[in-house]
Amino acid sequence: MEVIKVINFKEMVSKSLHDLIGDALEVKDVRRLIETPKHSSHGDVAFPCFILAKQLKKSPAKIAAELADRLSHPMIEKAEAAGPYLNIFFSKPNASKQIITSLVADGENYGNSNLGENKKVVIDFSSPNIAKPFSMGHLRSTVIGHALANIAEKIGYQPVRINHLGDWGTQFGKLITAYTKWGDEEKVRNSPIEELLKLYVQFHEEVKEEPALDDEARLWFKKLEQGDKQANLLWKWFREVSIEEFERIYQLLNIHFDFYHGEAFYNDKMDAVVKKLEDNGLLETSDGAEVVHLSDEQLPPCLIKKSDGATLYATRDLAAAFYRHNSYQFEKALYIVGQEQSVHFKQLKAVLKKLKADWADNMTHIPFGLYMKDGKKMSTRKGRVILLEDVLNEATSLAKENIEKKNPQLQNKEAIAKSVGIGAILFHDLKNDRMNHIEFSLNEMLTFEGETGPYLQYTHARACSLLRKTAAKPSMETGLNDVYSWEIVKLLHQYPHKVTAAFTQLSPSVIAKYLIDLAQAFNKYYGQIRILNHDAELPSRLALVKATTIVLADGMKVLGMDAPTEM
RNA sequence: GCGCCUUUAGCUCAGCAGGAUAGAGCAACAGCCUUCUAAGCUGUCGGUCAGAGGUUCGAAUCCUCUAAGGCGCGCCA
Repeated sequence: MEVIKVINFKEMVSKSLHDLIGDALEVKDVRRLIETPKHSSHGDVAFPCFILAKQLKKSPAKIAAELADRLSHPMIEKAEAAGPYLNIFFSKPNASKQIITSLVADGENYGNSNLGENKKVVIDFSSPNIAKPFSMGHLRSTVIGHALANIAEKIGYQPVRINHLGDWGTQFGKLITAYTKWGDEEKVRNSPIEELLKLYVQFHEEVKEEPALDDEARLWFKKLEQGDKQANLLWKWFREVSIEEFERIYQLLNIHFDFYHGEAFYNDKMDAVVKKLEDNGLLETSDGAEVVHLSDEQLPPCLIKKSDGATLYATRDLAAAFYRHNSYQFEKALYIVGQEQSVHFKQLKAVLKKLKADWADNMTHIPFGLYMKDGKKMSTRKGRVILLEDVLNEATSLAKENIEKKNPQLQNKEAIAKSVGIGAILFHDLKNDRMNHIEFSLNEMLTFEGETGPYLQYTHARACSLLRKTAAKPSMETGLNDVYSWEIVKLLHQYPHKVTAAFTQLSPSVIAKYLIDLAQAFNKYYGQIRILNHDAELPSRLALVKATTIVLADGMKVLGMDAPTEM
């Protein structure tokens, strides 16, 4: 793809400044010091001169004043000293013309790059547990992972999207126990996950009275691992009906995976791992279980086999790590899994390192905060779950109501209501820092005003509507010189940088916050300037509008949201 | 008890590898649709950045300690 190189303003300024100050600072140091002032009265970029004071034996204020006098560049309108700061103002017409023209030419490729050099990034995300409902809790991993995959792709990586289904483990022993005792085939057929969840919850209630149930469950899982026919039949059934339900959700969210390699997929790959551990003398018996001690790493021992010989989560994750390394030769492997599992991933990496698998350094656990209910973690066992699908449906019907109220003659109401409703839920999850806990509040998720998904979509739809309403063609011939458009131009210029920052920080919220800033700037412009006014600058204003739609739409797409052109 | 994470306006959060008067949204109040979608815009109100030390020309940002909350801590995943 052809990406036109836009002038990078901070680069440009740092080079020009470097020419003036000579060897006192390297270009990259100048670049690092340049900042974007909080107030636009302090310029578009600013350079604090404190550091130079010692070397040049002059006061920072004097240095700033001298630089202000000497700095000149066609893109710079003026440079003025404000105490120790050198404040630089760009030429709005020139800069806006440059930036917007090349942005519009790039179109949806704006912000793309080849940083990833087509290398593979394995992303393990969503990974719901079979026979359990797809709850709010799974939303985070699902949307963060999906967005990171899109971001990776945008900057030239090849993402490998893996759904590491929780389809193996002792929980199935519990479930089979519960089903054989209290289950009703008819009911499970009618509403599989609902019934299976009931059984699971019942198991955890009854086990309090009758601890022997736990032994029974372990036995069933052991039988499952050894290929017991009845156990496997049930397992297969539970798995199938679960995946059917999950796919309905993924379809709603428009998310796809390259592989549905759940834990069970690694069943035949674990022996090799256990053998490798044995051969390296890492496996020790402790209370009848096989463990790898990690006291050197200040970590608790990693359990490889239970005392009854059955495998554990860690065993399967080790096998998965080897499998992924061999199959994909990944540059990075990202695990989008809740923060409560951070010890597990530390153990996983530590064990791999003990096996001389240096590539374990390329594996990164990407933790995130939890959805909380009344300040506490939500728990499937206690049946305290909120179904994601219910939330998505509520959001969609509220969006539908809004459309009926505000824009009843709209075409495709259903489809747009779905885009808006789901967009609201997605954005609500993605806008805040990954690590923040989120107190579950339907009210907040169903807010469509302020810093929300629908606000972005609405802004985009408004901008699209402007472009539809005029025969004039967008073209940044004249450049723009007002302060409102200038704020938009500066933000648009930042988009490529924000995309890469989102990836380095492994945090889609960088883009989410950026889009809010952009939408706010655009709405201010919209409120202040009559865009469709017929005058010489009309084509330029339209080009700005066009550029805004490109970035808003692309940003939302990256986050996994739809960007309807009307709503 | 130990480890990791969090603590900024009444509420939810921003604050970019320390920099100039700490910013949004929500809520409250006051305005703006006989011309571009009011899911919008404008204005007012609101902050000893949890507390105490330290590093620095300069700290919400870095270090140490304390407090509060969350999540983990061998046969769950």
